[in-house]
Amino acid sequence: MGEKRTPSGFLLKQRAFLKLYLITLTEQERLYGLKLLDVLRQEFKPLGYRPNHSEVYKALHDLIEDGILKQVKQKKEGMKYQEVVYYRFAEGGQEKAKLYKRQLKAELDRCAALIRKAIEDNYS
Amino acid sequence: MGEKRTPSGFLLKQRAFLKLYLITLTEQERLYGLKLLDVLRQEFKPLGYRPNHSEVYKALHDLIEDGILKQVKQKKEGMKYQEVVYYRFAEGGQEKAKLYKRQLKAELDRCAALIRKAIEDNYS
DNA sequence: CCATGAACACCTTGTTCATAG
DNA sequence: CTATGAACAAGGTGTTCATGG
Repeated sequence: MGEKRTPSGFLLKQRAFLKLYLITLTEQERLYGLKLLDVLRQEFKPLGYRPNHSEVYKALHDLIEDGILKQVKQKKEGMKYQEVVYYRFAEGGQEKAKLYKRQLKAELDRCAALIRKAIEDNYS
Repeated sequence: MGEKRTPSGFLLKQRAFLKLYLITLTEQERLYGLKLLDVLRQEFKPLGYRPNHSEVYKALHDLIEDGILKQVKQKKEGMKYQEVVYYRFAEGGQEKAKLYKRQLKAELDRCAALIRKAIEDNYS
C-alpha cells in the first residue's frame, strides 16, 4: 500500500528544471509569477518548449517550501493598485540555492550524457 | 470529455527513448524481452538509469502496434522447452522504423539543445 | 528460478475553476 | 482583461500480481 516508488533515473523532471531557472532569474531581476512565465516561454520558444502557468507557480511554491525563496507582495511597477507577488531569497536561501544548483548541474550533465549516448548508439 | 492534452514540449518520454533503442537492438541481434532489459540496464548503469521490465514490454508492444516489429515465439537457445518471444521487423516495418528513428533524432537534438541551454543560462 | 503480460497505484503535469484586482 | 492559486483529471511509469515453463 504505502510503498514509496524508486525513480528509474531517466531524464530530469520539468519541475526541477523550472526551479533551477527560477533561482537564476531571482538572482538577476525582480519578477513575479506570470512575468517569469512570459520570460521562460520567450526563452524556450525556439526549442518548442512552452511551460504552463501552473507549473511555474508550483515550482515557486516548492522553492518556498525548500526555504530558498520568499514572497514579497508589492504594487506592480507603474500600476497604482495591482498587487503582485515578487520573489527574493529567504534568510539562508542563497546557500540552499547554491547547493540546489550544484545538484542540478550534476543532473544536467548526466542527462546530457544520456542523450549523447543515445545519439551515438542509435545513429552511427 | 475526450479533450486531448497538448504536451508542453519538455524532454522526451522514457517510452520513446526505449523504443528507439529496441529498434536499433532489433537491427543488430535477436533478443527477447528480459534479455533486452538486461542489455539496456548494463548499458545505462554508469549513467544511473535503470529501466524496469514493464516499460520494456510496453515499449515493445507499442512497436508492434506501430507496425514496426512483430513477435516470433521460439525455443530459447540451448533450452529445450522454454519458449520466449523474439522480435523482428514486421512487413514494411523497416521503413517505419527508419521514419521513427528520423523523428527521434530530431527530438534528441532538441533535448540536447534544451539541456545545453540550461547549463549555459544557469552556470556562466 | 525465468519469462511474459496485465492490473494497479502512484506521480507528474496539463486543464479548469475560483478569487481578487 | 491580469494575476495567483488550488482542484481536478489525464498521462506516464514503477510495483505488484497472475500465468506458465
